[in-house]
Amino acid sequence: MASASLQEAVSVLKSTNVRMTPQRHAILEFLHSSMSHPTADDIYKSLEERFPNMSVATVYNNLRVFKDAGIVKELTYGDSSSRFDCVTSDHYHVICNDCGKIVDFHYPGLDEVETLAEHVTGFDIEDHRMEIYGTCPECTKMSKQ
Amino acid sequence: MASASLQEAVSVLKSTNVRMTPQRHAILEFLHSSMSHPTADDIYKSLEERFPNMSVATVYNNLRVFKDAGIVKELTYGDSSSRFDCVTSDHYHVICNDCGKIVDFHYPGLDEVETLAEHVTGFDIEDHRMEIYGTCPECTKMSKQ
DNA sequence: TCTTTATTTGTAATTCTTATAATCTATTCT
DNA sequence: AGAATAGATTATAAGAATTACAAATAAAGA
Ligand SMILES: [Mn+2]
Ligand SMILES: [Mn+2]
Ligand SMILES: [Zn+2]
Ligand SMILES: [Zn+2]
Repeated sequence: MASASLQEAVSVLKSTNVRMTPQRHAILEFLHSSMSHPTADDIYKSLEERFPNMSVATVYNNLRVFKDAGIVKELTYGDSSSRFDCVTSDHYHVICNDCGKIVDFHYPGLDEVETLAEHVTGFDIEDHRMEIYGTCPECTKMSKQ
Repeated sequence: MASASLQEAVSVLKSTNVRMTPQRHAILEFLHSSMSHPTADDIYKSLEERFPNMSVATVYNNLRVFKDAGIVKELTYGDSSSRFDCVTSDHYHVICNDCGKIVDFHYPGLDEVETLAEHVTGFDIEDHRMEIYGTCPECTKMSKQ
């Protein structure tokens, strides 16, 4: 459940000297309740009713704190703003070219790719990233109408 | 050779109604002579002696023209500025976490990943991107000293 | 050469993100 | 509990990358 891993995230933070504030907890909560890999601005907007005075800097600050603590991953896609994922176990993402939707995709790691890259380039390979792009079922349905 | 594909690129542009200007040719030339996947600013700086009055907007404008014509690919890595690749045939990139160097890496397409993603998510998959990260031989040598 | 229209240039605007300093508050110490 | 400490929040300015815009320029064809 999301609430279980939220509790885990809170205790990870408490184990370092990170204080628990209402804003911080709300950001964590939103991340764990959302499956949509939100942007900093998504988070900011979703909390502006509960925290009318919250600064967008607070969102960014906390996302960095979470990243440093290893409880959140940042997904960077270049052209637009970063997205944040509270699922830190290894997985890939399938992204819709039309609406931008991001869906988790589990696949065994591409070890042989890393091994070959190491042999061919002489690099000491540490990891890789992969995203798969296409059109989601909803957008396909739309375009057929 | 680079000059052969440069000629190709020029004729692709001429086949649409894209005019050949000195600035445009110089940007193309630099892209084809460089193996380093330069940023817009790299290109701009490399040409400021030959074209002291060139605007950085011209570099961006032309990179977009090249992209639209299919003779240049944009590589987006999120945190920093885009890089541009005049090798448009399919290949992957190995990137050094220390110095940022980008090296081409040829590998057969990951068709089975795309197929599985299609089955699992219901997306109509079009393509994917992958980058492999590690430490380049030079940086490894440095750190051992 | 003349005309048309794409292109360049200089600058302002935009977007995303970070830096800064003052204020506030969670936690600790007495 | 009350005060001290140090971390957190806020508001705002600054930064970097990129794009928009309009005026000036120049490529290509007639
Ligand atoms: Mn995910
Ligand atoms: Mn390349
Ligand atoms: Zn979609
Ligand atoms: Zn390196």
